[in-house]
Amino acid sequence: MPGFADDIPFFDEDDMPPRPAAGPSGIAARAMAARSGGHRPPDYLSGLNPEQRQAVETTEGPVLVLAGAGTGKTRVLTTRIAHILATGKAWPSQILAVTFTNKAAREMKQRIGVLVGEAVEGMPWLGTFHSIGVKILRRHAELAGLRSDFTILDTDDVIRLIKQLILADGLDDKRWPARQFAQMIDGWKNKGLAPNEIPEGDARAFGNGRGRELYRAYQDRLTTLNACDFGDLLCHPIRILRSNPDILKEYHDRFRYILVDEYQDTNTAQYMWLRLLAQRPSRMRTSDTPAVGRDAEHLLAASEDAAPATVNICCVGDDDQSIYGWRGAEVDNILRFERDFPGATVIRLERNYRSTAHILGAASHLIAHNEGRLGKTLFTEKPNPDDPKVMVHAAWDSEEEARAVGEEIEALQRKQHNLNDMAILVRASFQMREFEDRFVTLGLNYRVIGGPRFYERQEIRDAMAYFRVIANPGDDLAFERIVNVPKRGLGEAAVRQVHDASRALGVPMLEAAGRLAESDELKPKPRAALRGVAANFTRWRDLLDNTPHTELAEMVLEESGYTDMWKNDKSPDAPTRLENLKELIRSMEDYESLRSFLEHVALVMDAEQNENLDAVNIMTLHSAKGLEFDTVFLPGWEEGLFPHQRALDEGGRSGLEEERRLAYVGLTRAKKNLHLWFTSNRRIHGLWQSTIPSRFLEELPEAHIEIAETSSNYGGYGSGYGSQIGGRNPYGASRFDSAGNGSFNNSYSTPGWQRAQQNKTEATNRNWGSRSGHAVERIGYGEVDSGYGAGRTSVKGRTIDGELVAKSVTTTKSPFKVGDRVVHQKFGNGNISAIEGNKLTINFDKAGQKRVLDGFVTAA
DNA sequence: TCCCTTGTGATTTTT
DNA sequence: TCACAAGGGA
Repeated sequence: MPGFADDIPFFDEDDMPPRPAAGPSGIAARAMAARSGGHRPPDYLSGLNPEQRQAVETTEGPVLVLAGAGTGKTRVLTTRIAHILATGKAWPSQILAVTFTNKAAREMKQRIGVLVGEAVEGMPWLGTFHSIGVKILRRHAELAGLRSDFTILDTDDVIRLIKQLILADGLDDKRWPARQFAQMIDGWKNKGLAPNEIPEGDARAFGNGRGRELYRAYQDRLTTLNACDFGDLLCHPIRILRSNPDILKEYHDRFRYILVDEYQDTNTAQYMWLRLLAQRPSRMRTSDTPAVGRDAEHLLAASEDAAPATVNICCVGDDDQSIYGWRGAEVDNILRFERDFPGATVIRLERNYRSTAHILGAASHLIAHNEGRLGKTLFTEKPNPDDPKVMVHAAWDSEEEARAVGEEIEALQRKQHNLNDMAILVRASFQMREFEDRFVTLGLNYRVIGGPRFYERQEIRDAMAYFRVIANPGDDLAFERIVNVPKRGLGEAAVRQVHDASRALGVPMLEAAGRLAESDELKPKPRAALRGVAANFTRWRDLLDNTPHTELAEMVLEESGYTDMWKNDKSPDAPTRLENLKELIRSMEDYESLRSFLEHVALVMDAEQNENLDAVNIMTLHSAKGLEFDTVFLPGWEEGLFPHQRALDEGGRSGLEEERRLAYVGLTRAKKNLHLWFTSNRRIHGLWQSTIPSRFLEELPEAHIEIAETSSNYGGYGSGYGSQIGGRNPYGASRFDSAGNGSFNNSYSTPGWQRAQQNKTEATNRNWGSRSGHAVERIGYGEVDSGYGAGRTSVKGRTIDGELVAKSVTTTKSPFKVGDRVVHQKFGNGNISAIEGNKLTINFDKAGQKRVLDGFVTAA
């Protein structure tokens, strides 16, 4: 089989002396000219502020760039790379640039491309930790007991595999859930721990003390399957580099410059990986470094007494934006950079180009409550006295919160603001629902970012499993997944027999299936089915090398009966699934072969997003990191939700600090307008609970915030908030309870409140039917769903003098009649119980009674 | 093999 | 409260 390793140029160009890598833009040439000829700095440096420029030009030695939110972090990274290339310090292939997400890698690549042109194509080592890990591992797979064509398992495969092991061990898989153990393994791998290195306590905590054995069995099984999980993509390379000094040296020679993005998010394994590559070999005692693991202290010890040679490593990050501690990130890595790399240059970027002075003031003041930070103060050079302050709003409950935010959004929309420039950032995804419901009612376009992703959908995984078996007949997990999908009458018993035969014969399940089908061990029916499956795969495999892979893929889905399965499926989402399968085939066109496509999917789980639609963005605070919006709404600032109770219970003080950093991330996403919300009541797990405002609200500086006049019918602050504060706030009195400073208590009579009431009435009148369709987009699903139901067109409301002209509500005759059975994409099937113009009241079988516009439903 | 009942647990999520 | 998974019964 043609190995992947062959595709990776490693010592390309090495015989030639480095020369400036000039792209078509000729930037390098101009840079050189500028250098020799005179005093003018090259173009790409102009427009950088002094600190940014220092970060770009300090190419030698270890550099830590502490880049606060909105200070031009990505710009520094990309310009730095352009600078290294333009000055001829290194070949594109000699720069290692790592990011966490594919999105970040893509963006970086694109922005470097703008600066240096095609030279960016020569940067094979620009990518995520995992994609670079794969690249290294494919080259040296045999040193990890794998072949270079190993498969990368996704979480789903891993859980199924672990479940088999747990059952094989005679354990109860309900008492010891596979999912939980998968997370434990992931945690250990994040720390770079092999089975023999995990703490005794951890080992005993699972499966009646069988944790270590199970972990070991899991690793053995992966080796047998010639497979890896995500953690292995880091751990195997670490082990290989550790135990093979000659290989490590190759990489040392290769990587002249190392750049790391979001350094505060690195976990221990990533840290070890970086340290290995960054440490020069001169005095590193590879031989007595222990096998991967225990913890990073071993590496530190090795490096501290060895006085590491100068390394051109540049880490960029912001300790205040470290929000992934719960999945293994170690803020400590960034906090101790100077200790790790003595003589490091530390550059602070504090000049913020994003937000107003009020927003920055609020964010800085909040984050200052954290201890153990490196300390940065963001500032802006252009404070504008007219900028609005950060608004703090109260609502009675989440429904009112959603309604009020919706009104604010519509008000902004009337002022010609784009929905794309607005975002609602929530702490937990259950909060999204209320907003979605409200926006569906309003007919307001929105998109949800995050959530289940395209490649994680059932139909996509099934299809991929077929492709995987074709590319790699030894992929038993994939084979098991689809052997009876669509249903072929191969039940549990038959699959077990195949499994046993596979073990007994020492061959993959597919081959075992083929042989079983020729024997008399099975009943005629399953035997015929198995024979069919085996014959199909043999045939498809023969076509692999001389059929275009998209054609083959289509053929496979047809001939296996998979597409028919969905065509015959009557559930409402079956058409979407077929659509997704088509999309899958389409996306395969961008790849050369089935194998390169599979590799891509294993590493890049997200799909491209569609930004053409003007829609409000809804996402979690976590997924908002790195983004910015003109207007940001932060709902749910209540104790227990934000900071989240579980973070407090499990993380104690550091948990609280991480929550505070999350709040800081949220605040600093806003460029111009920032609205914080809290409610007095919230339903949690179905129970109404009265809540108290988040302590974070009290940590905001008064100078930069304004308490919004309530627009509530229910008396938000007055009855709910104010009254609770008196006795029950365990965190001490809030400055919000005194009646003095912009208090909530007398806001009912203010002009603002009256105005708000006025607006509210207007808004309510306008809501129904102002737009006849609206679009909902789920990014990551790879699909754009314009409107629930029939109308695939989105009719925008027309605006005259800032007022939306409602499309007539009552004069439109609905095509439905009472009693009709209809389908709604979100709510499912239901019967119409009342019709008023084009508004339908429908009793949904599952979702209960809802009022929806007729455009959103189709006859069942 | 499918459908309905029952039980459980319910932050954040990339690769 | 609600969503999803798993087990039992037809």
